[in-house]
Amino acid sequence: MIKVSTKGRYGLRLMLNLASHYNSGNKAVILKNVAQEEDISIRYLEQIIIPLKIKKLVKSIRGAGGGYTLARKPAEINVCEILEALEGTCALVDCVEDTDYCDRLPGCAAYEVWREASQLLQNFFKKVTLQHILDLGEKKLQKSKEKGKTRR
Amino acid sequence: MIKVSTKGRYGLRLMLNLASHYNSGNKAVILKNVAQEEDISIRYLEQIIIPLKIKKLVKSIRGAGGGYTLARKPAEINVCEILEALEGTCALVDCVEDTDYCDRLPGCAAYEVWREASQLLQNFFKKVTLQHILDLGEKKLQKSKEKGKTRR
DNA sequence: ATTATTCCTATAAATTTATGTTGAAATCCC
DNA sequence: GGGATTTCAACATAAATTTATAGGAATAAT
Repeated sequence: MIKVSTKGRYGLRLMLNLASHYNSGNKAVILKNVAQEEDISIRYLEQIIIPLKIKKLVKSIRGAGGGYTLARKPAEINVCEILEALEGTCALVDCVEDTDYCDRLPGCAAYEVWREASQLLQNFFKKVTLQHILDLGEKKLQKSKEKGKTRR
Repeated sequence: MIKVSTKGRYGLRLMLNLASHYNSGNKAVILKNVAQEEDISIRYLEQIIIPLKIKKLVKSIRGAGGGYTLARKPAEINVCEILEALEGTCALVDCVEDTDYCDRLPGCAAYEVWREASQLLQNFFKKVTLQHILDLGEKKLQKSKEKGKTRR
């Protein structure tokens, strides 16, 4: 419960992969390579990228030599946008975004908990951009090199 | 994505229902009534309550005149425990709790994001007890009475 | 005995996850 | 220019998981 769906997880990794190429020339990245690098089925990636394209987070170039690129700089795309594109909202329950979703809402005590938690998460995800995550990954890689092969 | 499952949502409401009766004598509550009050299938509630019983969050009394009660005071049961009982963990991705879940972890930048977000959520849910939510609900009810029927 | 309740197991329905098949657009190469 | 190749695009189907319903057995009270 309260698990990020595969679409969310794969979608973020897809975006991170595009982001890592963005800084080195922004040449179009083909899904075949992303699929190999991230070990995700290319067919599934093709489906996942559709909403990202619709929400204008990525641009596509068809045909040979084509592929996908980020539509904006990695520093200008945050995780919340990505999750929203992939699911419509990044709230923990539907009634937080759509107050007509359930008519028990006025007397629902549980709602308050989900709303606060959703707010907390959303604020966090809005602050984190793809660039932030790239930097984090860089640092992580450095650290693991220092420590050598042993990993706690 | 990142939606609370029905088990989590129904499970919390079930526990809140038991909690609201706990303070008025802690008489056993029968699932049939919970089902009616919360408008959830009794058959489904029967399944949902099993892990809550296993984790010793509720006690059951079989036979006529039986039912369920909270095993502890509402102030001593927090939301995190409930969610963990219902799913095993209250992390956003499996790799946060089980580092062997995925062998990409060492180089995975996305992991850091999910880990931080999970921590944030977990801390929040640990702080919120059933009693807190009951109090919140009480306050909400008062407010809605003051305002009359109109609801923003 | 009868009734009310939890408990256990099976199965059906819906949704999410993943694969397969074919078509369309752009480039490459002859 | 035109066929071959590469890539995205669209649609269909299969597999797995979650959500929900169903039937009856076990237990205890009346």
